[in-house]
Amino acid sequence: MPKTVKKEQSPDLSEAEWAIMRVVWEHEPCAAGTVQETLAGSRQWAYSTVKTMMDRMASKGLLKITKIRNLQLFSSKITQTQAKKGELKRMLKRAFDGALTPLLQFLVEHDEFSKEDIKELREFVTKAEKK
Amino acid sequence: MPKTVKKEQSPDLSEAEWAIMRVVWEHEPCAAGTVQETLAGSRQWAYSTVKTMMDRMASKGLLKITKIRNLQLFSSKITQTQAKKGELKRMLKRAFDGALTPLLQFLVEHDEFSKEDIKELREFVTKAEKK
DNA sequence: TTGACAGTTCGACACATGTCGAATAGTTTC
DNA sequence: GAAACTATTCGACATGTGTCGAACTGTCAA
Repeated sequence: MPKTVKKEQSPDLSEAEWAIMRVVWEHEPCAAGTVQETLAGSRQWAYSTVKTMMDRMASKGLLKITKIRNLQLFSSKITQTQAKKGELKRMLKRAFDGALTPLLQFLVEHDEFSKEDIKELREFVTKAEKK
Repeated sequence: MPKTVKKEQSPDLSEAEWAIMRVVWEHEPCAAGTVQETLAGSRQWAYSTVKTMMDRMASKGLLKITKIRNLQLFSSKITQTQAKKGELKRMLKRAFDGALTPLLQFLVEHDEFSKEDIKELREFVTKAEKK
């Protein structure tokens, strides 16, 4: 079986990969140096650290490289939505039986919603029930 | 600083650790052999694999060991609620700016709620607004 | 052409996690 | 007490991730 055919639908990003993806989504297409500089405030990563990770991410199919003369530009191969869904699913699977409902129960039970959340939810619920 | 004083409040469990914790929560106090047997259906783990992981989890403060004669019984040192909160927080931090609200927006926007979820939410919202 | 840079490559190390087998120690039973 | 069993210990290896530095390559200005 070809090993490239994987579940690109819900990839699992590590913490560092998330940090990089966030920058790429915002600046793509962009060079490794740009990412390194952008992150300089929050992470003390050497250029080669960032570059190595980005190369690995490219071979994993998270990023794609376009070469212009001798400059490499990276862009994302997965969307933010895909990544978010992946993260959500991973968590649901681990901690909530893989389903959204138990998470909601948990949130309700543990009083995690803010006033604004409740307001928003009411609007949503009202709208949703009209159909 | 004492190294035992850590954020025991929201620990980060790996996939395998979750699998083990689930069994422990259900059977505690229990021996490594019990865990291995219970998981035999889903994971082909040798006894020593399970034992090694559980020992490591004990030194990390996820489990605690009670020795009865030469038998070790493991029990949990963190609650399911703590673990779930940890998982939730980790995901929010990575993918939703650390806050619940963006997650809710995402869920609404991507139509992830089921009929039952909506019903339940309406009940909750109604109740919550009464105060 | 020769530095001075900017960018790339690649090998390396450390640590966490997943994975076990072999050696050891303790208990039970003849 | 010795054989048969169970459980424990411990060292080991593989893989993935985080982390670079050093060497190399190409570009551009004096």
